[in-house]
Amino acid sequence: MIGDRWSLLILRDCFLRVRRFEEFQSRLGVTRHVLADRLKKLVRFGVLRRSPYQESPTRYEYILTQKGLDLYPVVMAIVHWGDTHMVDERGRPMLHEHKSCGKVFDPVLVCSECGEPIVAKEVHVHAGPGAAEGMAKELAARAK
Amino acid sequence: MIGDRWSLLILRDCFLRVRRFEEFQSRLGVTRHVLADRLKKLVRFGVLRRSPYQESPTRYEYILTQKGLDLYPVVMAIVHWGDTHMVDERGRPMLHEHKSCGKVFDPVLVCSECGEPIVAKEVHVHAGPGAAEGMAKELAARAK
DNA sequence: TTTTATAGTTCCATTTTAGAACTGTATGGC
DNA sequence: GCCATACAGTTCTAAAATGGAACTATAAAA
Repeated sequence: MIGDRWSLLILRDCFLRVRRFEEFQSRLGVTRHVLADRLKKLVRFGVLRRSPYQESPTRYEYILTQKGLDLYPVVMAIVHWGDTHMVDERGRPMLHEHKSCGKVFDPVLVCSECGEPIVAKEVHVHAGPGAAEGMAKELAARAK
Repeated sequence: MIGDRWSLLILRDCFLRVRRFEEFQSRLGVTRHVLADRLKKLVRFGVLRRSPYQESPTRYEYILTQKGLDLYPVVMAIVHWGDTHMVDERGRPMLHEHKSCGKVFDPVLVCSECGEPIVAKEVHVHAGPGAAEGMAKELAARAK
């Protein structure tokens, strides 16, 4: 769903309160053709909804659904990784303020059970109830 | 860097301890051509390093660098979103156990300052020191 | 009457990806 | 010695996705 050049950038802009076709297009520089297609796809996946904001002519804007809002950790994790590893000497392009505590913050991924930050080496993966036998087979089936 | 169909899937497999060309290829079903290219790119970005594991013929495996390990929150956030919104009736394909506390957990994104879970509506964004004037301009410059 | 705003669609050239076969070094079986 | 297998790629062509630019449609404003 996000495996293409633009979907994640579109979603990032959604979280920055961008809602309209022209604004996505001019901010990102994506071609109109591809943008129209990606917005359609994101609506089809239930991540955005297309909502009319005026009549005659009816025009629509794109708004995150709850399913879309739940992608916030994904976008924030990418942004924070970029802030850590990809900024130039000028520093971060944006700062995030947590309204509820009033401070500029970094996002931290923690364990739901013990509250400690999660690092890859401290995690062990095992099969769950929906385990697939083989991933390649699975992907092939899904593509149909 | 991750704006294509395979990079994130390759990285997910890296976190599942996959290291070798053949194993990436057979697990993901990506074409060998594209896989070779993506691995090269990830090495160039400093996310993976190419490390010899035998002589004559010398063969290499791909291992996450620290910069790559730092992408764990990104991958985990996507996996967790999938677990929440995309699983079928069988349930989750995988469970994650936190070695340090011994429990099966979910990843939660919290505020570094107050420790509370972060939701999009509670975050206010403002310009940081490296703020760009216009995003489209910025992307165009970066592409050169 | 012409211009502007907005949200698209259409067309063609370029780039990327898929699919399959091929290359090169070495090991192990017979 | 000869053939099959393992591994990590490279090469080739066809199909699909993307880029770039122009065009459509509705209506308000100048």
